[in-house]
Amino acid sequence: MARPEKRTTLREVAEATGLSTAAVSYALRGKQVSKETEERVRKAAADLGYEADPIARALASGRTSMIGVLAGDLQDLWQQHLMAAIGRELLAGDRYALILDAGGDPARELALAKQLRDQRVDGLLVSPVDPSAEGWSKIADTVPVVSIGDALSRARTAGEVLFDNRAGIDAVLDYLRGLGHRRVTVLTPTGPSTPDRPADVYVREAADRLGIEVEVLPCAQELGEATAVARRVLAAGGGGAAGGDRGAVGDGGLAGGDGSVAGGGRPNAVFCFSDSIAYGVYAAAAEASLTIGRDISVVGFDDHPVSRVLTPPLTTVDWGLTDIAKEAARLAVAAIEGRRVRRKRILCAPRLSERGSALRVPE
Amino acid sequence: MARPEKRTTLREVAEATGLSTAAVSYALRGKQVSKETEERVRKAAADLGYEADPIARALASGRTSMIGVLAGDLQDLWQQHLMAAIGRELLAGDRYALILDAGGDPARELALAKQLRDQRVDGLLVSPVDPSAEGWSKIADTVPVVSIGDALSRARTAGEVLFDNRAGIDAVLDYLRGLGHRRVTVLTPTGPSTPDRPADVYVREAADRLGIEVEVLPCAQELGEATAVARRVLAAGGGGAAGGDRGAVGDGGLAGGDGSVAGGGRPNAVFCFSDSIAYGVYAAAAEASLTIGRDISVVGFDDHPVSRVLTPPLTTVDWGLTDIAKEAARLAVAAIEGRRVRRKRILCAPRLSERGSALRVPE
DNA sequence: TTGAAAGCGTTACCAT
DNA sequence: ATGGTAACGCTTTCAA
Repeated sequence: MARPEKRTTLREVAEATGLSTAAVSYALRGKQVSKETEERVRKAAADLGYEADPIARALASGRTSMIGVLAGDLQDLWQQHLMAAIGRELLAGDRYALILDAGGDPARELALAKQLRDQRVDGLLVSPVDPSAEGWSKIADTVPVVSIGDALSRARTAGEVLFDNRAGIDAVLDYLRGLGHRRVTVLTPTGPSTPDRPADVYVREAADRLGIEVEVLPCAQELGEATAVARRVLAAGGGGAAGGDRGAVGDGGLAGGDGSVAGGGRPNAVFCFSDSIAYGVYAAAAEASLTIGRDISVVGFDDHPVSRVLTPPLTTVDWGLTDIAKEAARLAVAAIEGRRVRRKRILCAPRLSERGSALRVPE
Repeated sequence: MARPEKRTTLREVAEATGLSTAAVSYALRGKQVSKETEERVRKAAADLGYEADPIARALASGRTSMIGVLAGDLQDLWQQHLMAAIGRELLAGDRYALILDAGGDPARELALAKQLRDQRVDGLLVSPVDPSAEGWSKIADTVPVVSIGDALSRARTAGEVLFDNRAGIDAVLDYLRGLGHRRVTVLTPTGPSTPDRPADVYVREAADRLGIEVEVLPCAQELGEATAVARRVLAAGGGGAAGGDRGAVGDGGLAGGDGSVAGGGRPNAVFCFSDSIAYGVYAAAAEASLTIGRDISVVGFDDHPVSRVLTPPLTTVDWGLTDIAKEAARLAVAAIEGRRVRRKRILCAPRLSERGSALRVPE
């Protein structure tokens, strides 16, 4: 193993054909050479098994054919799915996705973005944890950036595939209100270091407007952690929610009732800002012998495929993942190639998939 | 945007310090320089905002600090999860994961592996679709390869994190047999181009030995497609399975009964070679109003986190994903750094997580 | 259309 | 310990 067996180089092809390296370089890229020599060169290259060295090419040209893809938090199953889709999309266009995970940490996110730029990625696709961070500006000035989800408010991006979070949140709160809910617990992936995510801010506004009382609690995406948070929320019972003091762990007790919410009051409604978090609620509910869609209402966000396999299927907000991946890739590639595009800002409309995890509050 | 604003180079730092580029290069890497100048250089570099250009470094040193990670099929949620975990693991060691998806196609898999090698990845982590392919040999001779899952039978790999599929399959078949099942439908992600995957071969052997009749059917990982296949399997009803003729689409009908298997005979048992596929069975069962764990038995493979959130939770085989990611990364890094390791072959033992999706056959 | 040569920014070898 | 200087393999002016 590890016998690097010298690759054939451009020079060797040049010698074999009696041309200069420049001519060969052009020929192989089909530029300013006669059809005739192009053929000849191509054949020689094939015979010698020549393939351009991407690194040398990158150093000389400044381009790598790699696109950095920075996920805010890959613990989120939906983001995993999105990254996979983006990777496929880019690969179809002969580009590589260099996928990195910020793990929900805004500082790390910016650091990784810089590292990607240093790796000379041709472009950067980012699903930001902290879209309003100052640092994006400098990065977006150095490399074409396409943001997915929220807009990078401080940066001049090359494109945006935005989710209409306001409309999505409105739709969900409206829906819950229509079912009779007046108190809703919101579980958001936002960490303590990023208190002002657009969705978090907006959900309070919307709730106020609709006369709904919300309690917004932070929650990790990873199933175990999400379950732990959900456990506390459910244990708090009734229409309210767990204490806002995130340090406190609650009493660890579960809702005592079997088939009815502890306290016997109005059913709890939990609005999760990602389906992954909602799965934690399903897990915690099962532990507490609460039936989702009867004893408690749950609504997700983003619509991961498995959400429809749960019992009951999870009511959630769908943005159309496939199109998102396609559009994001398209925008990035267009920017890289210096092409002008009609719309650099795509706004995805929410589709509320009503599936049975939320119940009507009995009179 | 795209004003590359010249990065500071090594030469500039050299000029600023009055040293040679060589000295600076060494100093920054803490090699053969006096503590004193190292300090001085570091300071100057910091002041100038110098950071080494990874591309230039790669060209000169032959190393990129990137590790190629080739997934057999990223439609599989478990593989998505694994790739995310590996990415985190590598990043923790200051290496990048260049994640690519073969989409279940063996030819594509080899092509991508070659491309990754050409990209000068320092090492290659692969979860192979076709572990017995000839092509691995040449690749493994050029770059350190660590395979995950099945061993690359024709290649000299730098390490292996293998799943004891035989033991896993034995465990499941034993278990199903203990529940009284004598006919089992096996859904495998294997495509027509890779007919002889180790697991597919072995499951027949094991079934013969145990006196179980198996029917092995190919099935895509993507939920929609998996559901379609499962639909046909369930429609076939009884203890048997869908016709072996993969071209035929069946009649598209669903099991007619409500709460009992069509034909009224012994419950069907479906053994899925990935949890993703099992989710398709859940979906199809719901459509047909069949209750999993009562009307039909389902067992998965690989244990994705959401499997325990389903109703009923999916009985499946766990290999310990976190450790797999850790070990694979460790082996790859060790090989790259030329370190010797005690065990280059890790064998993961299966743990059958019995969770209620399989039922005892009534007498 | 083709060739010569100057980079691209490091690393690593060989002197000193 | 430090400096000089070839590589590394390609792209890209600039001339011919």
